[in-house]
Amino acid sequence: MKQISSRFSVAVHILSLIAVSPKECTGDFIADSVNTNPVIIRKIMGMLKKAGLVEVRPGVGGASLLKDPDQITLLDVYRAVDVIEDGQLFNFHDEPNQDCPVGRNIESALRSELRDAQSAMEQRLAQVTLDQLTVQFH
Amino acid sequence: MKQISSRFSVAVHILSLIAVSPKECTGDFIADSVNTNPVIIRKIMGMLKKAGLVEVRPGVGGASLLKDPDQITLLDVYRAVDVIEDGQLFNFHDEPNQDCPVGRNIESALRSELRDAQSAMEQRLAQVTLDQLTVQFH
DNA sequence: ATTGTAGTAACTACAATGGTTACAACGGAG
DNA sequence: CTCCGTTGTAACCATTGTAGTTACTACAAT
Repeated sequence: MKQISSRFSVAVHILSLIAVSPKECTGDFIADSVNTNPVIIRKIMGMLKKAGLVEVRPGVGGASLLKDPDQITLLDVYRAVDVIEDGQLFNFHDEPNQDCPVGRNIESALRSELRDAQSAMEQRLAQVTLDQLTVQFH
Repeated sequence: MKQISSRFSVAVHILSLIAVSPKECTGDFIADSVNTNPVIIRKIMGMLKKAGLVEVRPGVGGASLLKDPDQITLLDVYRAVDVIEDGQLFNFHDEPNQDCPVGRNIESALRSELRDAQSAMEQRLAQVTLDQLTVQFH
């Protein structure tokens, strides 16, 4: 059983921290809150930066959001840390035997169902914004 | 990026084969259609057997379904090959810092959203039955 | 008894993950 | 201009899940 990488939950954690305490958000400060290594944070911050979600200040340190927290969805974060590429949540055994009626037809039939299932999950993520999470942090 | 194991798609392939050509379904025949090693098939068949989906005849060989194809959903198969355990599609970074307001609260807030997203995907799988797939195999 | 099959154990190769150390590049503050 | 804390990377490493393979035992019908 292999799960979706914790990069995703860490990325949400990072963005939440920046939203809540924008002043003190150096890599080390964030790493302390997430409870991991600062390099992990920097790598994920790099992905968030590349996705246009945050701005990082090299040298002096610190980061800020490039979008309002109510404009950042969990799906945006999920895509930013490319925990899953495009439509590929489900792995499919490759090259089933084309001489067999099942082998020949199962791929397209099953893939389309799996795509729909993945899409249902992602659309659920799209409905949650960062500020819907952060308002819960008292 | 790590995908859900192809055990799942192979399991669906196996069950489809049994539904379509129940006579000739030895491990080697199935392995040829799936295009993999017979041992892989036997392992997955063992999981399907344990889940009460199929019956396997040791010695003589062959297998048959224990439920009607319209009573077997993709979710049943997904659970049978325990590609994901219970509510754990998403991995969560463990032990965020409890001294930080974000670290203290993010886990429960985010986990509940992720559980809902996973559930949306699984409920989509529950809507597809084996015979809805096999009717597409001409 | 022979034969073909299922059931397993043990092993390999590979890839993704999470983490670590080390170091260069950067930008203010003194 | 120099120092210092920070960001940005590269290079590793250990662990884990996956997929496959070989080899062997157990089984059931002929």
